[in-house]
Amino acid sequence: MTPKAHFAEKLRLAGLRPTRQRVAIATLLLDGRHRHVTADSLTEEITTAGLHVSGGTVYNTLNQFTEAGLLRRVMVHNDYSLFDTNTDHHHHFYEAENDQLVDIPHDDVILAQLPAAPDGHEIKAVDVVIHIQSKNS
Amino acid sequence: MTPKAHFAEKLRLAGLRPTRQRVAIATLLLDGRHRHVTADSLTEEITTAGLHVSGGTVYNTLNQFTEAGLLRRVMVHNDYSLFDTNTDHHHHFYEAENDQLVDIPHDDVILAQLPAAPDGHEIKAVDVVIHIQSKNS
DNA sequence: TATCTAGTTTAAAATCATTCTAAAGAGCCT
DNA sequence: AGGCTCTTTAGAATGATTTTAAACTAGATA
Repeated sequence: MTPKAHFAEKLRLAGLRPTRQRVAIATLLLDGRHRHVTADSLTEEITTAGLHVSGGTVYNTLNQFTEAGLLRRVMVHNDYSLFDTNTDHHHHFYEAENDQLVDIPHDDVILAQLPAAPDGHEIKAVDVVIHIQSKNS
Repeated sequence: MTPKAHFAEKLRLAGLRPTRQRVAIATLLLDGRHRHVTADSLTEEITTAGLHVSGGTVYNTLNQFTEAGLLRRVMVHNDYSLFDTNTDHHHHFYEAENDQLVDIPHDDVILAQLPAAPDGHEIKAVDVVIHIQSKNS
């Protein structure tokens, strides 16, 4: 199976019509590498690859991929959105000084006790963000 | 001590000149009640109290109070900023459907193990956000 | 393969929270 | 009171993201 067909299939399974743009973005983002992208950094990457996808579509695609569970949105600030290509359950270090986000392996954080969800609700996800700063500051 | 003098003193201790606007906002927010506000909801509150503080000042004050440790910024989405009047260490439930944020008492979450901070860094804070959703959805 | 239609993409305009600006105002020290 | 600095103000500017309406395309059908 060609890579293109592979990603097209992946998109179809996610309920997304495999358009040229979505396949291009999937090829760049869903290759198994774990990283964090913004709409902006992704656009740059697309350009570097010699392609072009309009800004609106980059945003739409990022949102659709997230909705479909192919990406994970990470909340560390509200200047702009960060998307994590690692959808496995894991947590993050966040260094505000450099706006730097680093993955923490899942097993490095142990939540020994969680509260029960409020009545009529259930827990969907637990996000842990550990804010760090350089020692000499 | 009048309430006004009380908050003026509190601001002075925080290194903030107790202006009419800052005292007004402190009176509304720093009365010990625990709640979450946005620049918008705070402006509404100020208006309801029969006062007026310009938009820019509301934002500046919220940032200054946060900087001074009188408020805590909570990151749950990037549509707008949320400020928590509870600066004690505690975590949150977040229900995306209704953009609803609920405090979790500190002791209800037990982190049995945390990773070491990367070299040259130290842990400043640990934020846990438990995403919840209604069961019948 | 030609055709159709719903779903997509596009560039540009619109939105909206937040920040910036330059001028007017207010603490506070002497 | 005088004066210096910090604040506030209204409005303009910024910038990420969403919306728009028109042009396009994937995929189903004939």
